[in-house]
Amino acid sequence: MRKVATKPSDNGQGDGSASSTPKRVATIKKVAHRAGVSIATVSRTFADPASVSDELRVRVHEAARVLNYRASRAARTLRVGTSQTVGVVIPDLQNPFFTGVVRGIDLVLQANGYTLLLSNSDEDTTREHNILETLQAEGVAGVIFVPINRSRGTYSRLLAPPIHVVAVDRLPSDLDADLVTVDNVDGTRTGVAHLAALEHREIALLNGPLRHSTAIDREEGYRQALGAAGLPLRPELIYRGDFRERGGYEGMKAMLALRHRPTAVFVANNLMTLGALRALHEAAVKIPDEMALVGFDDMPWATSLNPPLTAVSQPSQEIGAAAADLLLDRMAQPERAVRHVILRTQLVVRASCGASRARAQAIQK
Amino acid sequence: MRKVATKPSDNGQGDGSASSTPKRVATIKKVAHRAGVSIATVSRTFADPASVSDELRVRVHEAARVLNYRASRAARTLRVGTSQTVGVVIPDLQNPFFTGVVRGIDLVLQANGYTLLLSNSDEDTTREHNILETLQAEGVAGVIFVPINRSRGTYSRLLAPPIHVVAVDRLPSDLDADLVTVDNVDGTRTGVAHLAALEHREIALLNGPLRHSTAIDREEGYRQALGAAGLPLRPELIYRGDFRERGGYEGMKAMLALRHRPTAVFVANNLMTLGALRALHEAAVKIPDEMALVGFDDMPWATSLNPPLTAVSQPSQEIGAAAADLLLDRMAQPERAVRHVILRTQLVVRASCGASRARAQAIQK
DNA sequence: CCCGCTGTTGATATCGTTTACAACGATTTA
DNA sequence: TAAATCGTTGTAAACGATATCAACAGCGGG
Repeated sequence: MRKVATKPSDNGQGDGSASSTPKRVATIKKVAHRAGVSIATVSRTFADPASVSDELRVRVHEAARVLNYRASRAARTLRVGTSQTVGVVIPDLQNPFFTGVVRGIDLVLQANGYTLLLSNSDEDTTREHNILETLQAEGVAGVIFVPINRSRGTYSRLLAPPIHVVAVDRLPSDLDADLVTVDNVDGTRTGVAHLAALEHREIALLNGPLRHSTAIDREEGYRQALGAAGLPLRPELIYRGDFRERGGYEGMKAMLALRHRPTAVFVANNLMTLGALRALHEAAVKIPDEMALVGFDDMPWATSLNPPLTAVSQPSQEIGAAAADLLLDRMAQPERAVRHVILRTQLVVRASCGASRARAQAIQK
Repeated sequence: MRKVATKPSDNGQGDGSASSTPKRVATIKKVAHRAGVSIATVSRTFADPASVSDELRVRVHEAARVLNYRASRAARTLRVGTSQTVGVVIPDLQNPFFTGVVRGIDLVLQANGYTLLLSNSDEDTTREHNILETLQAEGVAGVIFVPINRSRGTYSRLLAPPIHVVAVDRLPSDLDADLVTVDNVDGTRTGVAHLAALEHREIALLNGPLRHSTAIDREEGYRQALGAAGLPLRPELIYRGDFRERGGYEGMKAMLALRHRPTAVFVANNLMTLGALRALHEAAVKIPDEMALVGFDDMPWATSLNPPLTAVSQPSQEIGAAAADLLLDRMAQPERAVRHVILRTQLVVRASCGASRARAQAIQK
């Protein structure tokens, strides 16, 4: 199963003493000594360059360069009490939506000199709890997280000041924190309305568990769209599974097993869409002719599908960037009122909804 | 901590200003005071419980519990010189292969009490350089990274002792470090041989840039498979783009534009496969009848494609786990010889290669 | 009675920074 | 001319943990 190749230890590179030398990292004291100044001057050279004379500044820079000096973050953190790191906790590292969010966070925070401490809670309450404890011990300046919302009371205890918090995607159950979401009601309404406009009268919803605010909102959007189109709400057309691939697969199978099959399905999440597609292919159901499909979340692979997927696109990267901005704001002004940023979704029409087919028919008439 | 806007020197006496809430994080000193012992005893209680008497141990634990005490990682790091964090650098946070690797790393390292500092180098040399500098300053115990291999000399300077290093997926250009890869030659050879066995005589390769060792190895595997099947190597059937979606799209378009089109294509990377698929759908080319397809990297969406994708699967999570194991080993035994762990790939046959069609024909005969 | 153990505890130096404060010469102000 | 200001520098005290060392009691053996 696993091949292990052991290369002969080739110490030939360079002098043998190089490897045995305990080569300690350069400290501020060594730089000060080499530049012939006090350590305070070295510190000031980097923290407030204007306050030190030109001559000493160049001497310090030169010494720092030669010694390959980097200030110890640990010492700085200990001294000033707050570190330059931000904890990020997402429930699924493999979900492109969340990684898109992380990317947006990373871009903004890295530009502001912060380092990311990323963790994967895996939708597991215990893991989430442990992670938040670790982040607290690590002395992070702030936390951006997608809450799981299962156990009450932990958020308010672990995410207390001086740690600043921003929630993403879901409303945290226990905490009055800044929040970035997308308008889930509107996004779903638009997607379902699109299907209704294409003459579908039996539109199903494959949804996630209602413990997530996103699931609640998306179901609300579904209801509103149905109502606006004058369509009846058939309870058997609503499926609630988990937000994973399996949920979509099971849900679609349930719909296909119905005596009175829907002609269109709205899937409330990207992983579920994958499962729904698999179920459709297994049953050899033609998309969109026998079943039209619209999914929540646009993904890199959406255009490579056959047919390409019509999707309600969430700007994941911008969501992350907004969350990071919110956090930076709050760290600058801790007393500021709590804010909720709600970004808009966008319906990206491709082929899986049958829009092109419908248009073709309309032209024929 | 006086992180609040009280700028005037409040000299940190602590309990002096009784007005506001006790939002200070509990320190070892407070625990010691509350338990009526010295700070040394508190430290020992957690570091070496056996060395402290039963009575004091319970007193300390009780005090720690009440005060919600968590030892400051920064202080510990400063004192002992090495932190409990490991830096992880990957070139693309949105690529499921790399996130799978991270997941494997996370599982192992978190179980061993380490925290992950994850960064995204974005295949950008400058970013990679900055990230490694940050990790150095952060005092990480080790680094697990996917090297970009562009600028010479930075790895050996930034990843010097006492930082331990493990490379993943690609051979670092400048550094003699532990490494975990997959057998890329063998994986590609198997995939291409599969196509050859299905009677394809014109098999193209959509590859990445040869600066990556993975691209070199995969091209070698392609050559070997062709040679073993007695097929000529037509240079125009080898395309070398980037390892991204665009590369696959351009490459497939180039193949489709050929006067003498190949009947099968091996795509050397998951993102490129996405692009190749998009090109095929746009040109309305039937898979596998007009073009058979096998891709490197199996992905969550592979089974949801139409037709499902035949792929050479890399055990991404195990790769990450192996890398983490290697790092833990090395931190325990720094003088150990450098090791390369090479994991096996697995060919997952689905429909895009035309295997089922070929089998059906064979039965007809 | 002294010596050397063992088991438990406290006092304290230390890690590398930041920062309040003092020191100092040079200049400006009263 | 004395005093106040300014710009620049050094001194030293934190920050919170760990680890070394000494102190001390209790105890058995010589």
